Amino acid sequence: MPSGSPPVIDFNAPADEVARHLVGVTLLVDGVGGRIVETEAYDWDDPASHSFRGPTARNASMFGSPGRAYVYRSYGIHWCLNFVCREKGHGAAVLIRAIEPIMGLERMRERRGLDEVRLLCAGPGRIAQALGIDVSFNGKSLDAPPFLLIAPADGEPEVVVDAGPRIGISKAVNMPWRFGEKGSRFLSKPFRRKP
DNA sequence: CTAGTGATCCGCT
DNA sequence: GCGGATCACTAGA
Repeated sequence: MPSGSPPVIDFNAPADEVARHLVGVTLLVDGVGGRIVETEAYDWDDPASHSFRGPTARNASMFGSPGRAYVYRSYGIHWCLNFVCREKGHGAAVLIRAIEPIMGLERMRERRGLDEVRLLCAGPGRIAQALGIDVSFNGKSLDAPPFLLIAPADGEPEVVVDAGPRIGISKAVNMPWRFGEKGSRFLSKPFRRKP
């Protein structure tokens, strides 16, 4: 292996591939966070993606370099964190939907005003609140502080990933671009049994 | 467990 | 004006 640590994940890949590989990766923001257990892919030719109709002021970072954050306001109330992927010009990203809280539990509890660990990061808006994410993080590189991504440790059992339809959208509702760790109790919503 | 509802802002048509 | 990549809460099965 060359000097330095290998990249945790290659963001220069199709969004659904990145989304699948992110499950099991640890995300920390200023040392607070845990294992990503649920993601959704929004690809460049995807009618449900914010990037579908081309670049605008809001989605500009989706058209920037891969490996950066795209943060947007949802329903006028919440912030949602995405990881930009693929090459410039296309506009694709992965929405981080749920995290298994591991580091900085007390900090997350304070921010969320809630004790129950299961609900600290079970949903994109909840994650942003628990990790202190807001629009000022938009466009920041995921390779540098305050962000830290950590690949699953060698020898750790491989994560079994479920896939299913995405949540809360009205276009391309049947595309199975939601991914999650099978059986995790920290998901924003369970995956249905047998299709 | 699922289903329904109001809150609350801003980007886009 | 409209309608969200949501959440907290309530009611009911």
